[in-house]
Amino acid sequence: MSQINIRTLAKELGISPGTVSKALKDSHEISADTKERVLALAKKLNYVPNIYASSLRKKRSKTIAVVLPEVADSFFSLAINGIESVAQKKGYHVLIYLTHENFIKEQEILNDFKNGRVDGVLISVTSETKHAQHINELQSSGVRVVMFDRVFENIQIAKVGTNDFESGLLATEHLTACGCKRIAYLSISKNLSITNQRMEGYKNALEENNLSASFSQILHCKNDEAYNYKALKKMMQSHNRPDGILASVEKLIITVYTVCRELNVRIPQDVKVVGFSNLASAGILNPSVTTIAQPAFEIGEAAALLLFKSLEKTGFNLNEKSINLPSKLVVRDSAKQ
Amino acid sequence: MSQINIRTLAKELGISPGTVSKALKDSHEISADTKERVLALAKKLNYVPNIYASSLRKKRSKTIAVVLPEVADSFFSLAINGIESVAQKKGYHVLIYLTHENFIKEQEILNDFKNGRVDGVLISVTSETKHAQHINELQSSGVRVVMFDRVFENIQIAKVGTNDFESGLLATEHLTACGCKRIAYLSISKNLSITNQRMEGYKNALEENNLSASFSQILHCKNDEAYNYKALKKMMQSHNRPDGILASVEKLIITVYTVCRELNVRIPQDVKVVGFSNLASAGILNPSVTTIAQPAFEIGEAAALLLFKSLEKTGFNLNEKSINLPSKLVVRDSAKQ
DNA sequence: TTGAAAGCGCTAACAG
DNA sequence: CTGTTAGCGCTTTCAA
Repeated sequence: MSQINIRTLAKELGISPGTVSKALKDSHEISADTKERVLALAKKLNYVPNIYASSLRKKRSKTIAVVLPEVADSFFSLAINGIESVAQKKGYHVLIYLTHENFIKEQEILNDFKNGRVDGVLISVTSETKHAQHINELQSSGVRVVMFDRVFENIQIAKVGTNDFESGLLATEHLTACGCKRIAYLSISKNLSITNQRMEGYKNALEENNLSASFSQILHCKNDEAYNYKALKKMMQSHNRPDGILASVEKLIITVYTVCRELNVRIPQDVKVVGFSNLASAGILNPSVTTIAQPAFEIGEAAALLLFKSLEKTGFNLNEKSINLPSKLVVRDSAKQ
Repeated sequence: MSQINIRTLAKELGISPGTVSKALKDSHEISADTKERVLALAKKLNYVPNIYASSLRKKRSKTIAVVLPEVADSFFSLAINGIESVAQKKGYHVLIYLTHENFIKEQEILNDFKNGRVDGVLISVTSETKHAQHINELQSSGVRVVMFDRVFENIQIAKVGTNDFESGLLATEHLTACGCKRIAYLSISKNLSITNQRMEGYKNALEENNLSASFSQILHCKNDEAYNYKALKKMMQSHNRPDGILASVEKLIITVYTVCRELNVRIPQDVKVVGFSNLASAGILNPSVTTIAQPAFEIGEAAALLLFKSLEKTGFNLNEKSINLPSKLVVRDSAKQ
């Protein structure tokens, strides 16, 4: 209950607290002998530094925040994994915050970081987020920020993402190669650059293949499963039912499969499906699903590395950095030639 | 960059820092008028308190740690969700740590909490963890601890879990009711009470049904997919191949499905499968998988609520609390009558 | 109802 | 190489 602090160690050893402090950080101005004695006692008494005291003093907390829309999604789970593994190696601590796609909440969360709680932030914005003002404000208060996955384009902030345009293009080309003529794109937000990029890739592929846009459909889904379910069902019952579907985020795949099963629309015979996903179960779905698999772990890892580098190197121009890690198409039964 | 602090506010208003501090926490000894002026200015200047200073002073950080074996698993993702939602409501912050089933790491992580970094800890131990010494030590340094999911029995620590014994029993009875005679149980650790409890339920069900234990098999899996894959494959190729499988954790389901597919062992015709799982995709697997679904979100939520109650009520005897939230059997195609 | 002052534990500048 | 000291920003007695 009564914690060991630097003063305890100092008294016990008959030296000053300042010396102990320096010895503990292996300062060059302390003799090897003293260091040894300090370290030995610290270990013996299991001294654990009070990080609130040192953070207050140093104005550095060795803590970062990860701000995410949700966590029950393979992409984000894997990304957290990547982030945490780097943080653990570098001695950083990771605070986690979920916005549940709520922009107000995102603003409040970031605002709370303005007085030193964290040294840096890794963020994937909500589907409601339309601008970066809150992020810029945070940066001007001295906190480093790296966006990952759901990033903003045309803005000077460090970003780590994947090749969304090419992936959308590739996925759609795959569907056309499988013979699809009426391909639907399921979007998740009109604000998010990632789904828009994927959509642009999709549109490009349609044009390339001279597929009339009038036969294609873009379904704007929401953060509301019941709504998506209904909208999708309606689409699949329409006179001009798509024969190909590209789902821009993981959770929509489950909706697609569920709706198709209920309507007795067969995958892949009646409709072929490709989804952006990192589902571990992708291969054992009924049928197994063709996916665009993102390097989720690596994206988290790269974002964290970038952040730590900027935190540890002076004169590192974080805002100019941008990393792009390619996704890849994994062909399975739901859409194959 | 230059932060607003209590002194800034005090100067601006021509009052003392102490008064500002009290006004900000709505202390009864401050006049309504002063409070109003303080709050107004704080809002105007977007004052954010420095939590390192207040934590140092109060020896309370309003921060908890969640220590988990992994996160790429639906159970833990959902549990985090539950924890985070309660924390956000109560104004607590959540640090996350992954042990990757490594006991040494678990010890190191807990050790770091001994000097005030967190007020409380929610932990689900590694599959290697055999005793609670590190947890007890943490408690004696004044940190509150609640175990969830992977808990210890026979030890005075707050626990939140599910009815593992009954679930194992129920799942196995379901398999026997489906006609299985040679049922295999896939365990994940010999140390974890949860898989052992599930196994006891399994054994009980075998006895009840006079199924000779000699025909049943218990396969001890490891934290090593390649190993599990091989071991399972061997089992499924043996002369006495099981006609029923109970997988004690989520990720093993994927291994089972993969192996069966490769060996052309048909589910459910040749072998029926039940798995403990919260996979969102359970219903659209090939075939859809019968599961024991745990109330993962609720378990996280309950664990967090318990922790916060103990942190906020004095004289709350945390260590005597124990909450049990029932899981339920969801029958799907991989094992049904 | 407000102010003054001490101090949480640590670090860093400076002195010795 | 070691010690002394001031102070990070906040809370909390105690005095006014």
